[in-house]
Amino acid sequence: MTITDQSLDEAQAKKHALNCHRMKPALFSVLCEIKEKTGLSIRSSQEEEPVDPQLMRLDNMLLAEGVAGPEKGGGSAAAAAAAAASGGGVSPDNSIEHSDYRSKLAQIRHIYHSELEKYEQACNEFTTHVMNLLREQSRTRPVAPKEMERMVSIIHRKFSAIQMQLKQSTCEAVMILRSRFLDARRKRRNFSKQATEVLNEYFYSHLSNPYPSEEAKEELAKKCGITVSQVSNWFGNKRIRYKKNIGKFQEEANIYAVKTAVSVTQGGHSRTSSPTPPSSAGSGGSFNLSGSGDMFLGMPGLNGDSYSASQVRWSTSPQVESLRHSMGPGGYGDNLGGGQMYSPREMRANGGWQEAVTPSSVTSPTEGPGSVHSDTSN
DNA sequence: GCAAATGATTTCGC
DNA sequence: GCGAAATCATTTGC
Repeated sequence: MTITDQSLDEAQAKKHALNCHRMKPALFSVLCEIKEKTGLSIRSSQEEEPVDPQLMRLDNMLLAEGVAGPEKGGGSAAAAAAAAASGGGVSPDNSIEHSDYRSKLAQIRHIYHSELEKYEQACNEFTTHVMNLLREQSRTRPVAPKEMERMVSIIHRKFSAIQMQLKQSTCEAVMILRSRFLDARRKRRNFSKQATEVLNEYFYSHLSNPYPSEEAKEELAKKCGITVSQVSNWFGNKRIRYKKNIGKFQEEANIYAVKTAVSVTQGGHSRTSSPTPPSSAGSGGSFNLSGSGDMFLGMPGLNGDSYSASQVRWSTSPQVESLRHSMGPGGYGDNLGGGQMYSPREMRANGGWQEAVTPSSVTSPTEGPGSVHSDTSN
């Protein structure tokens, strides 16, 4: 078919005639109705999807971190989390690190919002453009309002997918920032000498039962400028490490034993008044005079005992038992070279804790010095 | 730079 | 929920 100027003119004339036909609006609306009733209506109902749960999670997280939502002073929630994670904010450089964290978070927030704004702008521009196109097309073909809505929703969905990527990468950035700044492991600081001393004093003066009560922990925490959970951690680590290598801690134990003995003989209270464990009620608030019976004696043990393995009978774990046996006859006393620095008084003096204190486990004169004979259940 | 020390976390059993 | 044990990650001392 050849298209000539004449045929084009004819076509234009016919189109114009059709557009101007009095029946045109009515026919057009009928066409639109049919179109709407067929495929479009079905599709539009199918496209109504529930809110993406992942998107909700991302939104919630960004809100919680102070990245999304209203400005919270650079993420005060996160700063609070930082303070909690760092153990009560004892460290003097905490505030510096927190401000560093806040500024980094503010950067992320800024980038996130500017990118979000760009996306929204681009989305609006594109939507307007498509709407204009559709309006233009609606002159020549039936374009139902629903079709337009559908188009808009498709565009929005595409852009929200991009937004989700942005939110995802923002969340990742926040996570990295958190792990770098707030991870307590990374933030580990050794306790002060004084704090370690206070803890050690308590530990060695309660060697037969180094399990401070909640009140004792609180008081120790206050004294050391650390949190209660840090005190718990410290005692947990100490117990384990002490049991694993008693020989290594012998010297330390002796030092604290001497300290304790000196403070006792000098008339009373230890240099650092200490929390009173429940078992030592009425002891005058001192480790040394506690009724727990953990006091070290700066002299050879009673009955000629060296420091007995019974001192470390906190548990009946296989490892500990095997350790005890591996020490062989003479036990820990060997490390003292005969000069026993301290000897546990009667472990049962504190009312007996755990099943560990069995008659055979307590050093018996009949078993010889330093006997580590104990419950050989395993 | 390396090993030891040390505080924190994780896993598991009770 | 607590404690033991193992492990991780960092600090410290050489």
